[in-house]
Amino acid sequence: MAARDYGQYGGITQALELVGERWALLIVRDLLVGPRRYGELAAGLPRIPSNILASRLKEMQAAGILRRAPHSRVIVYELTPYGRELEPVVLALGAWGFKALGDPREEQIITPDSMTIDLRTAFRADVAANLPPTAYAARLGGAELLVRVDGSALDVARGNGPADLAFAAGPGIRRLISGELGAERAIADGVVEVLGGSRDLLERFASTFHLAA
Amino acid sequence: MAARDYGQYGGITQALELVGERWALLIVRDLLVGPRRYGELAAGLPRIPSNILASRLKEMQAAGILRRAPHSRVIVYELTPYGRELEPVVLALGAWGFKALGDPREEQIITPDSMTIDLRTAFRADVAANLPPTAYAARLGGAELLVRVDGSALDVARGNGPADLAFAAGPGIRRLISGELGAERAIADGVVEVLGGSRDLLERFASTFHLAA
DNA sequence: CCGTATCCGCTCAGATACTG
DNA sequence: CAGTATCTGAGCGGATACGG
Repeated sequence: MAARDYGQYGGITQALELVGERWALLIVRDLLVGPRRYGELAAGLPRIPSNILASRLKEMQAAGILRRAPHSRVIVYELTPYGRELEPVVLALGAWGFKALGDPREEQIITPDSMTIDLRTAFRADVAANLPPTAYAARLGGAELLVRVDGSALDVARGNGPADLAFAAGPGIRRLISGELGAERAIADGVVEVLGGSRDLLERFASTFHLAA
Repeated sequence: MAARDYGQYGGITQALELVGERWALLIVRDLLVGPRRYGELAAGLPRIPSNILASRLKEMQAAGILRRAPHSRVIVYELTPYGRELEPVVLALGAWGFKALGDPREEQIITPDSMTIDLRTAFRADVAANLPPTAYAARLGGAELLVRVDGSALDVARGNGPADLAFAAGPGIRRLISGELGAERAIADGVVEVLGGSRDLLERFASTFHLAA
């Protein structure tokens, strides 16, 4: 550790020594969505070697960022309060990275947890506050998400359920969120496919989730 | 690049592919303070190997985060507008890491640039807005900084100058900023040494720069 | 099956020396 | 001063194997 030390005393250096290693913040990202089992983490980080996942979990546990907790007969990993304080970091990073996103490369997948955090990143609480409660059932890449907006509160859950608008989209959803494409145009171009509910609500979705470049 | 790819499509993954490598965010941190020459960057990152510094600069230049710019006969590196948008990320990371700071290890140094960013992190614009303009000359570790607060604006410059309060402190300044130690107590314990001006102003400094655990 | 440990090959980081 | 070149070793990536 001393050999791989940044040799400086300061907030950012300290933070990077705790979560600056490869994969660490991605594990935190997924745990921000909720407690996860080892295998769930591995599934959400498809290219992570199992030994690295095991090491990171141990390191971050030792750093007080996460803990192992028994949850009805199985072990899950969950963030400690201090670990949860990384949320602003992860969201800021996501907002910044989102602007640099191009089209996905062939082998890049979309996981439910990463999409959930991206939606949280793009969520405009101030805009949503003035809108009626709305539920969206979104199929995005490989992820099925039930997105409920109620005032300035956002809840994203995996799976399906009753919704005011159901739609499916590929990674082109990015263009809707960035404002590059309007809702009408997104439907017309086939970027978004409305599966049920009132298609007008896609406009509302786009104004609720927005991250301009 | 494809082999070392995270294999996911999302904002955070993208961000980490651009600035997730070792040392990258520390370079950004220093450039957030101002344009810097190669040698200045190397001096502010004492343990960075020169080849790594050179690689990171090239990578981040290719990613549109920074650029080389001629500045009166010498080349400096400066952030692009997109690179400057990393400021919220760096500040959030600094705020989080600051809370985990313990006492410095023997070989950990304090650089002017890292201290400048840490002060920006701890700056309470809302508190400062209600205070009269104040200039502090602070000697912190190896860094001499002139800190000027005027309303909700903060300016930190290297070097010395006229100030309402001049003081010197070691890394124990952390205890003052975290509220672990009051201003009076910090002076009494020798954590802070007042070199000039009205010692009452240290109280004001502590309320202006505050990051609670 | 879930959670690890253990192999090996390889890339990248770390240290030092060197050049325009 | 501003990098480049080279070597070594640590950590990552990938596969496989092991224990509950």
